Amino acid sequence: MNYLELPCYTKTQLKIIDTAEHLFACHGIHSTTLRMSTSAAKVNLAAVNYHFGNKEKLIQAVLLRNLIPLNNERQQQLDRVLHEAEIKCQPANTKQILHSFIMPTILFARRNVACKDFMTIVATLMINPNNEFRQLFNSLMTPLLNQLVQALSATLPNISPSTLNLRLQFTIGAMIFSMREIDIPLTAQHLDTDINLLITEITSFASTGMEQP
Amino acid sequence: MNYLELPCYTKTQLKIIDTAEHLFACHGIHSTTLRMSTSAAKVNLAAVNYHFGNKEKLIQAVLLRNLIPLNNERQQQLDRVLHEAEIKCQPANTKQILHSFIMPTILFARRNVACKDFMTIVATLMINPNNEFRQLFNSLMTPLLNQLVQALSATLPNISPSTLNLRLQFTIGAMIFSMREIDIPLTAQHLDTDINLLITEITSFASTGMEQP
DNA sequence: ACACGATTAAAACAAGCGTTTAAATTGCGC
DNA sequence: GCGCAATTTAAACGCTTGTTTTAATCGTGT
Repeated sequence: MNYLELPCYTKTQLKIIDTAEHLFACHGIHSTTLRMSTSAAKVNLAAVNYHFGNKEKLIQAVLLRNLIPLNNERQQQLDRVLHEAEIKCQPANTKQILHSFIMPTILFARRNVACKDFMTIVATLMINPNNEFRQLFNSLMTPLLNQLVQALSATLPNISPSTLNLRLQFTIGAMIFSMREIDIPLTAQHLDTDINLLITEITSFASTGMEQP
Repeated sequence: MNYLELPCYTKTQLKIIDTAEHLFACHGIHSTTLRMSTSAAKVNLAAVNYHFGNKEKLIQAVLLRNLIPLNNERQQQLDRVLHEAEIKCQPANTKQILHSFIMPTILFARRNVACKDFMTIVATLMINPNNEFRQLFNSLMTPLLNQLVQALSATLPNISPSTLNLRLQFTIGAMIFSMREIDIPLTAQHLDTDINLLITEITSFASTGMEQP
């Protein structure tokens, strides 16, 4: 249903995307120039415009290549949780629902350097207001987020949807913030926190916060 | 002790700072050009270099003008909470400690448009890795954050400082994320959430998450 | 081996950037 | 009202940006 597909890229295109992704994460999207990307990828400057059209479409390619598989995985996990609950004829519990979103995200962020870089890019895009990729981003995220609120609402009928929505934003903020690859005071030490521990910590933190009266 | 002072700016300098602050929030720091700032402020292009030296020092001026009063207020609130606890000869409770940080932050973010803009800038700076103002930012935040972890550690001795540190990061992430002025799916509605309700929600959300075993 | 579309390469383009310069204007002490 | 420092102005500086152009090279089917 919501499972989207990816275009098939040539070797040169992949070299450019891979390199640009890393530079976007390190220096920010707007501070990364085409000359930086193409020279680091060891391709000609004009290759970006030839293969992608322009810089903006290159950025879109980076976003889509990662976000589509990640969201497919999130969707799959949520579907599984909701399906298992349906079999048992009772709503899924809060922790399971949040886990279906948090777990694939953290696993993705820790998969390899490229994925970690991508999550850094996502974090900056989610925070940055008025960025030109918000529409694309929203179109990919909205369906899943709506399902999450709906599922939480079924599990916690005493809490208003708007409150659940607010607390889901807290949850996403906590998760996003915990994945930064930067040296904010006190942050450095948890960058190599055990991945399963991190997933458990965020899920528990968010669940208890979500369920409070 | 940690209370810092601000320089005294002329009218022209204030016009530039005010305008730049707004544009930084709307379009990002690096996408805001000096020509945008000076023309919007109705001053000459060279005014920035004349009054501030260069663009980077203008950005620093924007940061310091807001961050120093905000952090002074946070410090004052934390001092008050710790002082009251000391009188009662018992550690402050989790909610009080977190409230001392969250409350001034949210109040500041809702004070007026300029403050709201500034919090948007802070959010992008906190998320963005490798930004050139991290050192300045860290030097202003580290003392306060260390005190917060220390206070939480006294209140929750059964939870390791590294775990408390991790959960404090979750808390800051949730708070930062809830202040964005953007149209993330599902976010729009809580931008005009009652301010006291928002403070209560974040504090409760973070406290229950912080105290879990 | 040839031809022809796909790709790469080098160079140039206009536009915009932060910054500097030097002249014009302002404002205030005397 | 004069003189001088502070400020504002307009213009230009050198440099980088994304993009385009034109030519060279590659790769494959015949």
